[in-house]
Amino acid sequence: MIQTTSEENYLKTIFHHAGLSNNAVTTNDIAASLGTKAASVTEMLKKLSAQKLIRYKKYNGVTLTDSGTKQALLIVRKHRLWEYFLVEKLKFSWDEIHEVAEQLEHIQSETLVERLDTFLEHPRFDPHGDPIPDKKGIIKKSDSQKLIDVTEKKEAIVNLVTDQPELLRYLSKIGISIGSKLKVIEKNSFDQSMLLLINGKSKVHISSSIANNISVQF
Amino acid sequence: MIQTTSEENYLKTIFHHAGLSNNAVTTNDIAASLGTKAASVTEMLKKLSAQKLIRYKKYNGVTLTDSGTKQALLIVRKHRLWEYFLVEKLKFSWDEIHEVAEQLEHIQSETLVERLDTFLEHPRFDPHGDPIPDKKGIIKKSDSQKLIDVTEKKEAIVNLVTDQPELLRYLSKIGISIGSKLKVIEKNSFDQSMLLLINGKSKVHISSSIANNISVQF
DNA sequence: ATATAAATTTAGGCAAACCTAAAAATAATA
DNA sequence: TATTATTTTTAGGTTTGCCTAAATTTATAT
Repeated sequence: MIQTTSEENYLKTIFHHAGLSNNAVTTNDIAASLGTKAASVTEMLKKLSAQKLIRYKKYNGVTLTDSGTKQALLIVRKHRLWEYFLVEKLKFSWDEIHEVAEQLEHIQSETLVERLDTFLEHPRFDPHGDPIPDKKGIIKKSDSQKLIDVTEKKEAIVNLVTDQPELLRYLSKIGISIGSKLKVIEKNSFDQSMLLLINGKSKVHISSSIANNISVQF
Repeated sequence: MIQTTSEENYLKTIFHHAGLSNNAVTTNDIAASLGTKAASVTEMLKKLSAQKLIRYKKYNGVTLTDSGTKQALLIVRKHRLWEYFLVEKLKFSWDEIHEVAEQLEHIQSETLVERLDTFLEHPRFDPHGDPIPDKKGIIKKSDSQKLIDVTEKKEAIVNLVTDQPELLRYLSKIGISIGSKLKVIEKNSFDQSMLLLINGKSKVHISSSIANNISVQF
């Protein structure tokens, strides 16, 4: 079941809007994301529907079918593996990779993806911290990671904090608790300390020993 | 000066047919190589001509302009770098790489090519033994390589042999001399010994110490 | 509940890159 | 040099994916 680049982009966009709970996605949202017009979207939705990749009823938005979800996840897999490659091997910076990965994700070759995955030693998260689906399109349950291992720019939710009263007191003072949303703004490669944005509001600098005692999930 | 994938494929095909001496290439030859029809080729030739990538006069075949040649060489560069990557890093075999490299060569990103080149440590020859143009589109004069460094399946011409009478005697006995055409049939990764086809006729097995004392060019 | 606004779909077009069939130019041969 | 054969070009067509403008459906607000 081979798609054109355009079909793949539509599937991916629908997937990103629908989220894992596969909510219905509107024509306009898709058009806005892809920078196309609603009329073009309607046209493509008919094609995808004919291929049973989406469920489409006029004026009603779309949801992905199982088959469509799987296709989308495989594209996401490719995208994220290539991003990992670009950063880890080619030393691209975080903000240069998207455009290139957008192109690489459309290369058609199962063998290529699997060998790339092997070469990269089966990374589980891309450079943004997003999970990489496996070859069956399965995303491992977002189990937690230590904050210290979280990649720059990634948003995460505090999951668990090592039960040390002193630490807990300190964290609550700076506004971090279970459920707090953290965004890693900067990682200092010298001492592994981090600059965080907490709940989209306050910035805080924490040392590696603290980061090492906080677990987060995505 | 960005091309479509199709334009790039036409340029590359013209380049391959024209060779380094830039002979005129016919409409029919291009059509045959690309698996398209002559009428489609004519159409595309007009486009490329308008961009001054080729010199085109009706019924007269085409030649590449300097600008066209440079574009073509940059595509060839990308193709060969990716082939090298596929074989050396992803462990593709020699015969699986072409189709994938055909896709990868069209990824648009100068940065990507240059970082890939750096990552691969500036390889000078692709897995078929063909030279990789540099970022300016220049192919280094095909200077010689040690036979021992020649990649499997590649044909080469004997250039120079270390001046050791004993070696020379042995080589002449097995039919190798300056100007002999050698094809590397097999390289034994254990002891670096090689199985060679000499002048398209006889097969000979040589040890690494001998291969180390023979220079070849392509 | 009805009028207005917003979202979606339909209808008709355009450009790229392909096609077939016919016409024109060039090449080959009696 | 005619005449045939081959190559190349031109003149319409097709498909994909996009567009605008108009029509239709759904949502919102008085």
